[in-house]
Amino acid sequence: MDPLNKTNLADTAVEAIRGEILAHRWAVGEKLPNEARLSAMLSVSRGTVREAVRALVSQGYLETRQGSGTYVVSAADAFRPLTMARRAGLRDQYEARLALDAQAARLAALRRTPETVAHLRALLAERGIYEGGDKAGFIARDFAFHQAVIAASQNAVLVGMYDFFSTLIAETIEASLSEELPEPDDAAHAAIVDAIESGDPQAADTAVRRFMAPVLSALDRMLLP
Amino acid sequence: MDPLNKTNLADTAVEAIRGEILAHRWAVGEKLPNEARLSAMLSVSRGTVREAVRALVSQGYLETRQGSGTYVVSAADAFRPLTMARRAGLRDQYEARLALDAQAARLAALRRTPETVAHLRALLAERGIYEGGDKAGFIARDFAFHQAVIAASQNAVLVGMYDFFSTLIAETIEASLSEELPEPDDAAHAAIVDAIESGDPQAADTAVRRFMAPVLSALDRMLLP
DNA sequence: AGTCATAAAGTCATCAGATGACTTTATGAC
DNA sequence: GTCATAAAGTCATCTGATGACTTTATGACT
Repeated sequence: MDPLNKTNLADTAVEAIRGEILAHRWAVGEKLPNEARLSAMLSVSRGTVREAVRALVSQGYLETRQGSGTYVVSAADAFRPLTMARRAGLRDQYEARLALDAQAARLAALRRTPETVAHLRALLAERGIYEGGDKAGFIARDFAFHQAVIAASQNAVLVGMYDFFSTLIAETIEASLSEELPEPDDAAHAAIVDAIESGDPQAADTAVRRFMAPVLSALDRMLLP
Repeated sequence: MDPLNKTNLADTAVEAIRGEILAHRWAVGEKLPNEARLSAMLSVSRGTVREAVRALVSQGYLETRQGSGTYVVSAADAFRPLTMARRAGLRDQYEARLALDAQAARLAALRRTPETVAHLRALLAERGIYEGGDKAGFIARDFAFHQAVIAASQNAVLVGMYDFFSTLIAETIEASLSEELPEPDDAAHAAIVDAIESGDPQAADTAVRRFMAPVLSALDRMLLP
């Protein structure tokens, strides 16, 4: 569980400044008070103000121009969805990834070529069946296959987001329930390729959902005791 | 266009540290060198190191524990999907949003309550039909409806990402073709609510895809001359 | 030997002051 | 009125110091 946020001054300052921006008391394009003034307003040192400003710059709210000042550039945080995703539960993360996965399979079916299908089959053969031994290697080969399915969608956004969620989910699993979610078998993998080859987006979507269903219900059982 | 990044030390430090993390030279869970050591390694002052660390904390890569040290909490690259999404074409953005939309509708159907359904119907009635006049207001009401559908999925990740893509798509449209994509009518909207109310995830998914299909094919016509 | 309170060391959090680099504005000569 | 130059304002960075918190080592006591 999340321990309550231990206040530290810089974060408090971040929240204070962000609040002003979101409340439109400092409008987009406007210049913030200078560091010394902010430091006085917030009753913290200049160094702390700089840390807070740096965080807000990295989140896309502010921009600093040396010699000129600090300006509001946006009232919408680009990182917010992804930070939310990080903090979210495993279940939510899986559901989001499933959305990307299913859509990618649909597009892959629509945009398939004999070459990509052959490539997928090759990767699947290479992946083989796990019989103990080099687990890391097997996971890597399995991941390569799934990545190839996403790549076959020819959609850059899906590719990028899928990578992000894959990493995130792997980390979450490692951190919490270190073990055993069901691993779909070879047939389930092959079904996806078959559906893509058939060119039927609905079938591809269904194959992916069937593929993931056991994992999701296993998650349900673990999360709802 | 983006002017090239003027180097400033703190950002350079951010990139250096982020690089180590993404290359897994500092693994997840591992402790970073202390501030003094990092400062020496990067040849910058401790204050600058702190600014860099603060930025990476706010991006979800690091976590600092007073008295203990600074730890890597995630190696998932949040930058890549964001920049890819920004640079991607409108078509890719729409496809990604559709994936989220359809999945959210599925979950909304599974997790519906009489209250949420009633709320959706109320929003839809409020939205009304556009007959000229207050366009901004109509768009806002339309957006509120779609957001409510996503919210009904009770999935924080989908909610966050949907917002992100909505904003992104709005910006892209504004920037490139400021012109007219078809706007689905009231019946198409109502079909989504009906499907959610029925509790059938497949039907909800289909309703959303039917809803978006005209937009996507219009895009196709615009993009493939 | 084992346990536990306490001291010591390590580390982040924050502050204060100072200098450099860059931008904006004011000045004044032409 | 224009334009080079000086002055003021502001962020960028460094240095050094103190406090707060965590982890580890110490040593007395049972």
